[in-house]
Amino acid sequence: MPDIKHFDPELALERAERLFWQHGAAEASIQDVVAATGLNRSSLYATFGGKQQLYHAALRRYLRHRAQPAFRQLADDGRGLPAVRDFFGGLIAVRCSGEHAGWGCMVVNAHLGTEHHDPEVRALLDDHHRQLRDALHTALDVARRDGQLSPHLATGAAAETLALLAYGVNLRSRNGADADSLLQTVTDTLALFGA
Amino acid sequence: MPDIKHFDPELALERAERLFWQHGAAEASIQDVVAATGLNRSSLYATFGGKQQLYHAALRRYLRHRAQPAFRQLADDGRGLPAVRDFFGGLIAVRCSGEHAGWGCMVVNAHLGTEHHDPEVRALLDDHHRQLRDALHTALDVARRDGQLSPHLATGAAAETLALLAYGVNLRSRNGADADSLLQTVTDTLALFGA
DNA sequence: ACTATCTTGGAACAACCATTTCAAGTACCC
DNA sequence: GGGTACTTGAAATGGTTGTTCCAAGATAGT
Repeated sequence: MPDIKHFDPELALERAERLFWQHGAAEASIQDVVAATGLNRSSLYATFGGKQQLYHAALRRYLRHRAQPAFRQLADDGRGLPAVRDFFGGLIAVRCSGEHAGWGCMVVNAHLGTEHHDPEVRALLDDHHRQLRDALHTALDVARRDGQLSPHLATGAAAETLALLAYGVNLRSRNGADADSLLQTVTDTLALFGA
Repeated sequence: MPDIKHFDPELALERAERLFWQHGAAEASIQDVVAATGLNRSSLYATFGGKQQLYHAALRRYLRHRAQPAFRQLADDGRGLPAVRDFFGGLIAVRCSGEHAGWGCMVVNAHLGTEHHDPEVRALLDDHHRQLRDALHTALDVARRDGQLSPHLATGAAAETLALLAYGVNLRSRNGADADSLLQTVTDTLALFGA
């Protein structure tokens, strides 16, 4: 009996995700979301419930569609150190060139601003950190098994270091840091791990 | 002939600095500045010119009073690796405990949000990055001279790595990261540099 | 004491914010 | 085809934003 939606909620969510990714939750107004998605205020509120909940949904979508696939590929790659290097290579490429250049990482961006005060967002950030660190840890354990690592290197500690390094890369890329320089720093760091 | 100011501009600037440091430029309103400084809107605008210019002044004050003294101490410390370790120890202590716990670094915070779009702010962030990296480089060169470093380690590359690591520390500390864990990560990283 | 020149308090401003409301429109089931 | 349950458009709400304006107050030189 009811009318059906005149738009695709998933497509609208993707548009909102990109908007919040690029501009942050605080700077992107509902008016901007309306303009970006093309749908009406009423439809927005009826479908997503409000700005905060829409941001939550967008952040979850980013984690599911952007971050986690990269983590999974890193963890499933069987090559060890080259897998880690390629992970950072892909990260830096996305951050410094192409459609999303200068946008940074939506999760890293969420560490500041209004979104940061929300307990649910903080939990998502902690989740993200754990997943990133664990994927790096897995890849480093593969490298250890294949004898690619210095004997004295602790893979857990090295994974934590690389995770923090990734935050630094994401942060500086937003200020226009040079891609070659960032990748060189990562390469130099990984060279320290080698046998 | 004129009247004189009924307040101390430098004290007011310090209050504004702390407000912007903790909450960011976008989230702290002029009303908040008025409340924090105790002085009137008119006096604020007459003295500092507007919100953007006030934020500029506050950020410059942060660099001059907070960041640069730490950089100078690091560069002037003659102990090499222990100096680097103590630099990070002090950083983590400020970020995770005491009056400014959870505030992060004002410069790192400025990498996100409205302030980031301002060319003058971006230039300050690049300046800050260069100063941090150079101070680390200087300390590492001291370590190299004293034979504390592995022969194959390039001090320039290692300084860049540590700078990015510091950004990661500042970022994660805002989300409540554990001080001991952060310091352990730094210590483990520095251990890789050792001879 | 008078005046010129600044500071100060507080109201007023227009623009924007997220959200709500409601009438009008629309598609499905019976 | 009628009725019902939903969607949609657009206006309106109450609050906050940064900034401006102006009268009232205060100080230093004459």
